[in-house]
Amino acid sequence: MSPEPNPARHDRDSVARSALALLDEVGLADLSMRRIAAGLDVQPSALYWHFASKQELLAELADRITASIPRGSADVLATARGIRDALFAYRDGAELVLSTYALQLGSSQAQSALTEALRAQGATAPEDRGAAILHFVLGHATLVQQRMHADSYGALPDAGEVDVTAGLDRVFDLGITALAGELSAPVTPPHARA
Amino acid sequence: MSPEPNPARHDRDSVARSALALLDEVGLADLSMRRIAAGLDVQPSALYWHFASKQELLAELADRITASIPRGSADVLATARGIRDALFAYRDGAELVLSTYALQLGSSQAQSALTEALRAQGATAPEDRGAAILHFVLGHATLVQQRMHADSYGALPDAGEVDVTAGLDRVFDLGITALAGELSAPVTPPHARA
DNA sequence: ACCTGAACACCGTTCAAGT
DNA sequence: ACCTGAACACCGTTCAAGT
Repeated sequence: MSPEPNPARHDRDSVARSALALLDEVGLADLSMRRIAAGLDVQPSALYWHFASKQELLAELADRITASIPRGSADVLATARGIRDALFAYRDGAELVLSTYALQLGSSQAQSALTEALRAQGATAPEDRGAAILHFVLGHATLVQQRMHADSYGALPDAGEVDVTAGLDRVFDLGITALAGELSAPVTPPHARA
Repeated sequence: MSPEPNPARHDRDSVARSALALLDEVGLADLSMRRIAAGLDVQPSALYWHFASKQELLAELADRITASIPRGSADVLATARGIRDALFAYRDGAELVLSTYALQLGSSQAQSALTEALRAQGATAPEDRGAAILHFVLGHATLVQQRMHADSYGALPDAGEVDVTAGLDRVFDLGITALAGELSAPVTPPHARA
C-alpha cells in the first residue's frame, strides 16, 4: 500500500528501449542524455549507472538496429535490401550505424550476412565484395535518409523535381548487382547452345 | 601609429579558412563555434555576422573540400581516387561532406566529375552509376577515416591484425571497377581467338 | 561594416550522498 | 542495486549596444 514514491527502477534493457523509441521520434541530433532521462522520469546522472557514456549507449542502439537484419538468404540483392530496410526502420538509423560501425568491428552482423550470400552465389573475393557492398549500403542509406528528412521539412531547394527520392531505388539495385559480380544464372554463351 | 586596439576584422573567407584549419587540428566533434571564435580572437557572436548558422559554416567548409576535386579525367578509377583523396585531405572530411551533401544538391562537384568520366568511358546509365559510385566513395571514405582516427588513439580492440586498414585499398578498387561497369578494354572472349 | 557583452536555453559527465 | 542533487565545463544562438 505504499504510495510508490519512486518505483521507476530501470535496467540496461529498459533504458536502451526507451532511447531507441526516442531516437525514432526526435532524431539523432536531438537525442540527448537529458532527454532520454526525462523520458524515463529520472535524473540524467542515473543513466550513467547503466551505461558508461553516451557513446556506449549509442553503440547499443546500433547493435539493436543491426540485430534485426534477416540472415541466411542466398540472394545478395535480398540481403542488401534487408540491411537497408533495417537501417530505414528507425529515424537516422543509417547515420547512427555508420558513425558507430568503425568502433565495433566485432559485431558486424551485416557484413557476414553479405559474405555468406556472396559465397552461396559463387562470387569471387566474397570478403572484399561483402565489405564493398556494406560501404555502399551505408553511404547510400545515410544519404537517402538525410534527404527524406530534409525535404519533409522543406529544407531542400525545390528544383522542380516531382519526387526527390525518385530513381534512388534504381541506383541501389544497380549498385548491388554490379558489386555482387557475375549473376548466379548459369552462364550459357551463345556459341555453346545448339 | 595607433596601438591597434582591435584590428582583427575578418570576412567570410578568413573565418572559413581558420575554421578549416581548426577542423584539421581537432576534428569535427570538437569544432565548436566558440573554438573557431577563439582562434580568431573574437567573441562567438561575431561569427554570426559572417554566417547565419553553424550549419551554413559547415556547408561552406564542405564546399571548399570538394572544390579541390580534380576534374576532366576520363578514367573513372582515377576520378574516384581523386574524390576520396580530397575527402582524406582534412580530418573528418568524408563525414563532413557526407552529412552536408543532402542539403546542397546544387554543388555536387563530385557527381558530375564521375558522370563525365563514365560517359567518356562509354558506360551504360552514367547518371545512375555516378550516383552509386559517389555513395560508395562517401560511405567507404567515412568508415576508413573513422577507423584511422580510432586506432590512432588505441580505441579499437586489437584483434591481432597487423594493419587494420590493410585491404581497404583493395576493397576500394574492387568497388569502383565493379560499379564502373564493363572495362573499356576490348572484350575478346577466348573462343574468338585463334 | 564588424564586433562586444550579456543573456537564454541547453549539453555530457562526475561524484558524494541517499534508499 | 539504483537513483538524487549539485556542480563543472562546456554548447549554439540572439540581440541590444558599441565603434
